[in-house]
Amino acid sequence: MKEIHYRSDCPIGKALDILGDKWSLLIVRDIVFKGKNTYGDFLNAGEGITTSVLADKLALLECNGIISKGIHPKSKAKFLYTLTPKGIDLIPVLVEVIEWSEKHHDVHPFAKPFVKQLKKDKAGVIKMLRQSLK
Amino acid sequence: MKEIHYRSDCPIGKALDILGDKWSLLIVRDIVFKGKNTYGDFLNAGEGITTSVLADKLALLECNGIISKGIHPKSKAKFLYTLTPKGIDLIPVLVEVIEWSEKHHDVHPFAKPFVKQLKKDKAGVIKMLRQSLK
DNA sequence: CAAATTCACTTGGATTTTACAAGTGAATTT
DNA sequence: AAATTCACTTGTAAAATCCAAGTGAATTTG
Repeated sequence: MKEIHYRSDCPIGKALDILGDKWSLLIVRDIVFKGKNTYGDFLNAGEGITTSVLADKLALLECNGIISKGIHPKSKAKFLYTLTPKGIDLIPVLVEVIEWSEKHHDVHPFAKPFVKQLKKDKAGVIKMLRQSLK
Repeated sequence: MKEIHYRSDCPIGKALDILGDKWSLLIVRDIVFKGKNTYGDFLNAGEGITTSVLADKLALLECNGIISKGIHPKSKAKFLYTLTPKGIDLIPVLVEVIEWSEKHHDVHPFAKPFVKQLKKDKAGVIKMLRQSLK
């Protein structure tokens, strides 16, 4: 198991100790927004995470209580990665990141209607996303 | 100048291309919550960023339009780092990170009343923080 | 039902990022 | 005028990430 050494008591600092890298939040995104949940899913999710980094990040996310690794209903060769309640609670963070990024960068067109819906009913969107993970 | 190569059109991916590391958001936090705004301020902000990494991150944040480097009103030896509108717009992200982290970790006591206030009037808190940066 | 393929990883090594320690020159203070 | 502060730079060691190639168990294929 990996040891986690928190740099400080700061809530933002602790969050970054866990999630402060280029990949961890993308794995969470893949689960929330793309319905991915196996190793192979994440590996082929688009941005090209390498297999060694993926294995490392999955272990870290599990170790920090963001995801949990369970049996796959259809195959013994696979594992099913799902968000824990702590991981599900990251949805509002992701949502704010999306709003920020869409406002300040050129992003994929799919994001536009999503952001529009967010502006209309953010709480509703978050509730729906939560539901979709049950 | 540093080249930014975005991995994808994904808003979350683009945000992580800029902010996906252990330090960048802490610098933003120092400006928003601790009123820091010089190189020396950031260097002694508590978590112990090294001087080479700090120089690198400041350049990157400036290059990505999050902060701007201006003259210091009291000394020619110093520079004043302030948030751009794009950087100020990160406040809601920081706020969600704080709420998440406070819920799921042991954090510094100062965070508790802040989170309480957030639950009561999040929009008001964000507006106040924005004001404080004018 | 044996062989090929899929699947979730590991392993080894190159490259990039971060950490640590010491310097540098301009501006300020003593 | 000398010492100190300030915002960095430079050099190197350690760590994280990238890249390519395996490995063994589970599944699919012929």
